[in-house]
Amino acid sequence: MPIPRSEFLATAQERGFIHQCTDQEGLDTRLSRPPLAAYVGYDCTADSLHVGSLVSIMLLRLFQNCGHKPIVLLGGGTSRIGDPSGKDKSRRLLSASEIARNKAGLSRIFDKFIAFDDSPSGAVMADNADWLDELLYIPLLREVGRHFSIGRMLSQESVRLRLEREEPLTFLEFNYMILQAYDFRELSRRYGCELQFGGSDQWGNIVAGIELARKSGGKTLYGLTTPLLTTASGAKMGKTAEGAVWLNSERLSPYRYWQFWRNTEDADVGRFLRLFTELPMAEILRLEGLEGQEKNEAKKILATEATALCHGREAALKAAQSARAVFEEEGKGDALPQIGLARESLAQGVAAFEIFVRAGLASSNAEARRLIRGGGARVNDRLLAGETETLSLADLDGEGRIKLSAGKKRHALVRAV
RNA sequence: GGAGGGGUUGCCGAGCGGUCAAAGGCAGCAGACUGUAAAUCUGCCGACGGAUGUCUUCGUAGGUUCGAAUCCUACCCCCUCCA
Repeated sequence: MPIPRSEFLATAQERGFIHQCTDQEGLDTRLSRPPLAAYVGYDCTADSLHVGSLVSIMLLRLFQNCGHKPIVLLGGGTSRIGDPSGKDKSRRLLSASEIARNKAGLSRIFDKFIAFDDSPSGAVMADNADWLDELLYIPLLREVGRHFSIGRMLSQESVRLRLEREEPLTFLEFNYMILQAYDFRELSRRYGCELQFGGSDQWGNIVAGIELARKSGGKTLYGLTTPLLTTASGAKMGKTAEGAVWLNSERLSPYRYWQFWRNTEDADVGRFLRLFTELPMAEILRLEGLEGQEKNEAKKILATEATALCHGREAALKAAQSARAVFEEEGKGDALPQIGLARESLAQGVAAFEIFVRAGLASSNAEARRLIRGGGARVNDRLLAGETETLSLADLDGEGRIKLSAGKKRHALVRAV
């Protein structure tokens, strides 16, 4: 692939954002006349996003930095259906109030990554409920349905896989593609949007939109997909012991977010630096060239840079500092997750496993006890001998804290209150 | 509407009257080795304040049995074919 002339495509390509593009030449040419508007659609199925969505968010950010206009489309309408892509099972339908709450949560996250304002490249947030909710069936069939071939839709990977696995696929979900295509065309009409980004699993849906626009008005739209994020060892990215890697601090503290990136596999460091930081390429090349133990330096930089984008530089540095205290100095970083425990109950003695549960290091007493039995639980860096041990005031350090550790990586502080 | 197949612990998937909290795999957690990496090996992997104990779980509700995930009945849901 030749090096694109436009800053956006050249950078996107260099940094590994591009998986497929419907017409890279044409898009490249179009990009030389900024601003262009591009959108990414997000489901409203939760009140936060996790790192799986981060690739597309970073791509929107890059797009804006190159002088173009990002559009964030919240699927207030389509969230009530559920995209069959990549799922074996139907998703449950969400109520209107759930969707409204989720939308509010999501917009707080986007605020951190892209600028919403009135400038030519200012980002816009749209909700497809604004047009999908009022669609009428018969007019839709006549005007849009005629452009869709069933054979074509059936051969769509997302649909085909579901059918091959003999999993249910309702007509409701089958229509997702049509609505996403409709969204693209509608955004092109309302905002002059000419480009859609999405994960590689969105390719079919994106192409459907491009074709709909062409068939129903001759407009030329473009699509660009990003690679699906997996770790080098093939696992889906974005899981930790505590669950998904969320982007909002209420669900996942900056410290844990930092830790997530710090634990990147060696083989992923370069790729992640490109995608999730804005370090210059020269610096990235230097960092990914580090060998063996030195790679840890690169991971720390990755963690701090990625955390700074999501939670601010200050929080990132604090997380880095805490990590240093905990892992390199056997200390007790302030950014560790903390819980309070009443002094009186501690005076009477509290079962260690119970405290591990309260600190979020185990999800049930039984799990905590297994952890202790298996020799993975520490209190103030001292291995717990038996699962029946209790903790008391004597375990508090000079500052009234107890450090709990589950394994070598997960730590928490208990504070007597 | 008819005929057949199926719904099992996070997922996949065995079990088909007791020995079943339920094989195996994946995921996850911990230990060893390391570099807070990967790979590998080992252990754990429903819940319960300590347990040759109790409780909850095999689509839902009943029933038969000393005893059911396993048998019967009804219902719900899914798949395939026919109409």
